[in-house]
Amino acid sequence: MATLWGKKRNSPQRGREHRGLPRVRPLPEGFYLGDPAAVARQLLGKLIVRKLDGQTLVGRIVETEAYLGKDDPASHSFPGLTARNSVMFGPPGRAYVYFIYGMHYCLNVSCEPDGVAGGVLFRALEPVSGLAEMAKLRGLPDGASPRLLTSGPGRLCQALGIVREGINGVDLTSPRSALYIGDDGFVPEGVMVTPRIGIRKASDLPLRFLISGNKFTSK
DNA sequence: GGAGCGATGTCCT
DNA sequence: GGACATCGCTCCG
Repeated sequence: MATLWGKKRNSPQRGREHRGLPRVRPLPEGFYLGDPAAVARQLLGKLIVRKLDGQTLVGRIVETEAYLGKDDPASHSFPGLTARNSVMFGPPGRAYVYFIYGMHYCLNVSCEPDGVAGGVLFRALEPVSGLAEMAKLRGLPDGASPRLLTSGPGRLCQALGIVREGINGVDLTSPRSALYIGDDGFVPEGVMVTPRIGIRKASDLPLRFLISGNKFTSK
């Protein structure tokens, strides 16, 4: 049994179970319509589902950061629309993947209505299933500490086989996508808010959200 | 276990 | 040409 840093809503409930596992409902586009801070907070506890080479990799979101469009110098969308950041300006619920420091990818989901920039960066997941494959993708020995798999924005992309090609712009609200986000009813018991990390500009704003006490958050 | 630092590609000035 | 929403390795305590 995986460690659960929270509790189930409405559980157990007949009809929601599937082969002993809670049913996962994709989050609709409307979920991402709000401002990035609200969406970042609400994404805690949700599941990221990655279908890759016939396998399904799943991680629970335990750490997020909000990046506003206008008035946020730290956001990629701050300088205005470019080829690189165009997904942030598009419809909500799409994957924005960018390449950073010459070797790492980072995954975001777009927020706000079409035409308005904003997004949420995924900073850490708690691995739920497919741990052996995640370790392989990370180049770690099978049985390596699960904390090394998805604790960090670059790590989680590597563990889920996320690159720009083929993933950037993907619709995260559709279970037919190779990558989508779902809700299994899990509700975090406590949430912490801190300033964002790893950035130089606007590093004082409290826009980083974590599940309190979770062991899989980043440093 | 923590501070320091090098690796490395892409985007925008 | 410089900055960069990172990571993992060293070296030191």
